[in-house]
Amino acid sequence: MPWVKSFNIDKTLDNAMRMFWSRGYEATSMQDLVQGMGINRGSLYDTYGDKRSLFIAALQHYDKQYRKTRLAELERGHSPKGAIEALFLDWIDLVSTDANRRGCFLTNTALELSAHDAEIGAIVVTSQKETEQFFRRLIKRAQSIGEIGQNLDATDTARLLLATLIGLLVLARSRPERTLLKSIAGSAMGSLE
Amino acid sequence: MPWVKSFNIDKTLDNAMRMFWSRGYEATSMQDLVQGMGINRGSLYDTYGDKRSLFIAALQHYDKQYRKTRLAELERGHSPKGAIEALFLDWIDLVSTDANRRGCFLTNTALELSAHDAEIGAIVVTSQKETEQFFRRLIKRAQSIGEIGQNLDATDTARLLLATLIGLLVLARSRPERTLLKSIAGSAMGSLE
DNA sequence: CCTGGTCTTGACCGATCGTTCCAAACAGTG
DNA sequence: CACTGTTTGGAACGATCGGTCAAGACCAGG
Repeated sequence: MPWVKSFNIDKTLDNAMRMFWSRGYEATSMQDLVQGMGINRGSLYDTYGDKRSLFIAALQHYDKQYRKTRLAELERGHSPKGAIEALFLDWIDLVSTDANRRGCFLTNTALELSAHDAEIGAIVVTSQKETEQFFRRLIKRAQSIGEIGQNLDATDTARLLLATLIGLLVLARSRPERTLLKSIAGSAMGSLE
Repeated sequence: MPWVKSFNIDKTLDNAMRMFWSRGYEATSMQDLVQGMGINRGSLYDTYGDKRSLFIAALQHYDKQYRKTRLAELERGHSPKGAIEALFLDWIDLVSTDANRRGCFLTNTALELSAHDAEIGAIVVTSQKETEQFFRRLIKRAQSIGEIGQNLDATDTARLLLATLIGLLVLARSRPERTLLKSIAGSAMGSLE
């Protein structure tokens, strides 16, 4: 092997992820990607295959790097109820300061593609179910140590939190005002009492 | 005027709305629209202008026909708390039986376009604010007749309901399972106690 | 310094995009 | 039966789409 790839695969994939995240699948052209990723057309197709394959790789990169890693950190570094609150506040910090209002890549994809593309839909559904289980696990743990009341149903409440979080992320794309988002997060936390 | 339009403007606009609703802006081509609306290219451009203008007309048609009309009916025909619950249940009925998983046209548009198109964004934001006010008005009315407790903050709770409804509509596109959606609506109503 | 093979560059492919335009078909008025 | 003005169907526009490919630039081992 007389030569190795001269560009960083993870870095270019990260660039692709940011573009798909910001504009979605259809509105991002291969020409945009070639320029934005900083590599040439040939290398792009050689390394990642066609556009849809690249999108799936970018989505999985996001899922692993942003969602899974973030949830694990929160679960490790906070009390159960504190982790839930920190998740909402972290998201609010991100979306209210993001100039291009990207929101959440997985949520954006849930609306744009998951209804008409089974493989992509499966990735989205899995991430949603895992997040739901994250909430459920923390709610049960919080109940067991008395952080929140025993009377709440963990499954129902986890689903309520999931829907509320997703709604917050959608609203952030059209109304990224801190007061609105804080208000939602605050009353969501209030429903845990 | 020797001749009048031979096609029904409202009917064809309704067809266009259904296509944009189901597939979004970018993924719906003018060729699709020509076929789906049942008129020819020339008439389409003469009557509605370019693609973006047609989309805006379709979106406003939806906003008036589906959202405003529906909210007004609910407010008229139910008790305050009953109207909120009926709104959730009506949506669940619609999305869980819709074979093409269209969700809500305004919510879909909020994610696809509102962050990058100011005019369309304004339509979406207005509809969201009006829906928020719908919730707020009904919460206050419910409190005044004792249907729900006085301790809830009407503004915060209205925003929570808005976010939860939007989250439900997003989830419906990837997981249109009745039990999941009912669970969310149930715990959302539970947070009003 | 030569050679083998990978990476880069940019031209190029057919298809489809949104949009324009025109001639033929047509219904009403004089 | 012309005449008027709209609708219709389809051809055609330049631009861009996703995707391919060949020629040159380049670094390794011999």
